[in-house]
Parts: sequence; structure tokens; C-alpha cells
Amino acid sequence: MRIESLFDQQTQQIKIAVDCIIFGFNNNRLECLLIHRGAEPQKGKWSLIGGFIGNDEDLDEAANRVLFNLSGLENVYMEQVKAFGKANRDPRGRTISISYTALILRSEYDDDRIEEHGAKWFPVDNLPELAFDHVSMVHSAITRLRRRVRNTPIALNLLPEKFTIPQLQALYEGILNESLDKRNFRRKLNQISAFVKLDEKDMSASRRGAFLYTFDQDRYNHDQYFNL
Amino acid sequence: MRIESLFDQQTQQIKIAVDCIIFGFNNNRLECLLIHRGAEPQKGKWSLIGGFIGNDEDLDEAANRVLFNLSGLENVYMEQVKAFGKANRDPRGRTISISYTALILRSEYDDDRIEEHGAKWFPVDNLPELAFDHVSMVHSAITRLRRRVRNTPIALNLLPEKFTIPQLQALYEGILNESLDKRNFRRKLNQISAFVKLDEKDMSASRRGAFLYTFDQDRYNHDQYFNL
DNA sequence: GCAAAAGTGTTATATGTACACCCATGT
DNA sequence: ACATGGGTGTACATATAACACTTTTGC
Repeated sequence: MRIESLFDQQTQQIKIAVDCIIFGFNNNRLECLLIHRGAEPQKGKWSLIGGFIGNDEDLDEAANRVLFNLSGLENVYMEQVKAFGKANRDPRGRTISISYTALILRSEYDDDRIEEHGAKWFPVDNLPELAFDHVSMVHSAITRLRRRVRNTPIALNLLPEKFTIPQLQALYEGILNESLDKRNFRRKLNQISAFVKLDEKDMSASRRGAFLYTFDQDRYNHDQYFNL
Repeated sequence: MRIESLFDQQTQQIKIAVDCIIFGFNNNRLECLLIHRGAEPQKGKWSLIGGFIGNDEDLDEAANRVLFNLSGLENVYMEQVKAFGKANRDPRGRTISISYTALILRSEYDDDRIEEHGAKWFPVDNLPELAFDHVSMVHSAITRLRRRVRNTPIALNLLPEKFTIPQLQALYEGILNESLDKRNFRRKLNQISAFVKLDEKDMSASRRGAFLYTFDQDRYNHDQYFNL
């Protein structure tokens, strides 16, 4: 077979999909959004939010559309993880899937809309049985997320414009699933120029109040330093 | 359009390819293998080694086959970099391409076979004009290679079973395109348990001779520590 | 005896980690 | 005055970076 001739012959019969590993932060821990499979194959198992790519759609666009369709969320920061392409990975037919991952605040989701689609949140350390090769997808996405969160400001999308250090730390502890020393955390944070301390305090979580900070994207773009 | 129905309707018309960014080590520096485009579009430009995926072929298999077809090389360590999927990235038709990268010794290539395919090696810091989005592919692959080489033993595939430290260091300097301090390099190397010093010397490169080492894959598999 | 490559240690700096107490406030 | 969460500094271990001289050997 002259593979090079496929453009003419249209012999290639492979479908291409995206699967979204959507991590939601809720109750100070990570959850992952899954859909219950009501039909064969793998009926009864759970699977990732996925869909096929449209003919005129950029890959990233497709991921965002799929995410939007099933969750109503827009403007979510999504990153490609990798392509999964074992020939037999999906018994319904040959499919290559490119996994994307997003990290969001679960509270911003419309829970009704999620239920409509038969989707449900699961804590990442207690996932149900997943269909196809979705376990590997989730694992590679978690690994990536935990690495990225320490080197880039992606987690800041989950916080409001103004936030306190304890809030940020709780977020990190939840994502990383480990507790961090607050003095060390603050020291590192102070080395990141993009964090700017405001004169304001947030009084909602304690009597004393905690100073509010913002993340200055321009400063970050300049020195790119981020390490938490 | 109900994207979910594609399995039935066969409406998706997207071809899927792999592109291989093959880095060859030669004369103590990195080169990249490119093919001259003799036909439109982008006639006269150079492009990566690529090909379409077979219907029953694992993605990794496809990458290895394409590499083999165009270079004769087998058992090369290849890693997926990422998928490129802009809707208009290839003017010939909608294609999604998954990039793979390999690092090899140029001297192990059959140069005649390469020329047969109109391919040629170029130093990575002096590439010709590339077709499509191949520049981004090369850049992301170089970045990844330089990172991986420091954290994993991938570069050891380029050395014979027994090798000397100066050989290894020259290899690293070539790949990273920077010079390394030999004392620091040796210290780091000694911390990696998988490197085992032999009683033998290689006398071919100096009068004094340099001790030979091997890389013990089993030991590496155990502690996984690798940092150079 | 000299040219050429192999081999060796110390110091300074930065980063990571462990750890315990005082502060400000509302009740 | 006490309970609650916010805030602070120091000591130790580890990793990184810079730097110059001695060793071995063939010619």
C-alpha cells in the first residue's frame, strides 16, 4: 500500500475525536467530570466527555466546543495533552483521540445541564471504572496538571480577580493533594513579581482579615517566572 | 450538525498523518532530516518526513513505519510530541498531524537511501524555509528533546554499549548546544546509579585513555533517577 | 620534555524543607 | 479572655555554578 497516495484515493477510514478531561475544583479537592454510558459497548462504565472533530474546525476549537456543549462553560483554559491512537482502542471503530484538559471551578458549572447529559463529578482519587483507554487519559492529564500548576499561573483562573494567600494555598493543596507549608508557600509567592499585594483586606473568612492580592498578567508576561 | 452521529453518517473528512522530526547527531551537533518538495503546494520548500496512518496501524507503529520507509532505520526511540490541527494548516486538504521525534546517530543512516527520497540533513540552527506549520513542529520537538535529554537516558541510545564520559559529555554539549563544566558533569553522572564504571579503558581518543562505562537499564528502571 | 586529553575538590549561591510562635479581631 | 485564622524567621540540607591544576602517556 502506498500510504502517500491517500490524498487521492480516500482510503483512510479513521475517525478523529477529542476527549476532555475536565477537572473541577470543589470542596477543596479535584473532581473529574464523567459521562455514564447507557449503551453498548462498555455499557455501565463511565467515560470522558468527547466528540468528533468537525471538518472545518481547529483542533482546539473542537475541544472547546465539546466542552461547551456538555457543560455550558466557555473561555476555559484548555491544553492539549496527547494523542491516543492504538488501533483497537475503541471497539466501535478505528478512532484516534486527542485529549485536552481543563481546570475549572465546579461551582461555575450549571449542574442541571450536566445532569441532562448524564454526567457526574467524581473525586479523582476515587474514579469509577472507565471505558476504553480513558484511565490512561485521566492519569496523563493529572500528571500534567500537577506539573503545570507549579510552573504556570493556570490555577489563578479559578480565583476571583482579588484573592487572599490562604485561598490560593487551599487551591494548590487541593489540586496537588498534599499540604504545603504556609511560610514556604508565602516565600515562594513573594518571589513571583506578578503577585501584587493590595491595601484591601478580605474580612469574610476570618476576624483578622487577610490581605488581598491580584495577579498582574503583564508582569508575568515579562519575566515569566512562576514557581510554587 | 450533530457531531455525535459521525460514526453512523461517515461525514467526517479529515485525514490523519504523522510527521517525524528526526534529529541526527553529526559532527558534534544536531541536524534535522528534511525532504525537498518538488511539487506544489509549497514547491521548493522543505518539509518533515511524514505520511498517513494506516487503518489498522497503531499511531506509534505508523510513526515508526514512516521513519523506516524514509530512512531504513528501525528500533529508534520515538516519542510523540503533540497533535497539530489547525483547520487550514495544509492547503491540500484537511489534515491533522501528530508529530513524533527521534534522536539518532546520523552515521547509522544509509545516506544513499536518504538521497533517493530527496531528503537532506540540515543543522537545526540553520534550517531552510519549511512548508506548512513545520517550523512550529521542529521548535516544539527541539524544546522537548532538550528537556528530555536531561531527565531521561534517551541520549544513551546514540552511544555504544561501552562509552567514556568525555564521549557522553560531547554528545550532551552537541544536543544542548552549550558547553558543560566537566567536573560538574561528572559529579552529576556519579549520582546516577545506572552508570557503572568498568575496569576497561578506551585508548582510541587519547594517550592516557578514558575509562569505559555502561548504562545499566535495570538499575535505571529501579530508581528512575536521571539528571544531567 | 611536551602536547593532549583525562581526571580531580572547593567555595559561593540558590533553592527546598522543616519547624513554632505571635497577631488581630469579633464574640 | 478566648477562639479563629493570618502572618512571620531561622537553621539545615541539597542542588547548582564557577573555577585551575595534576595525571598519564606516546611521541
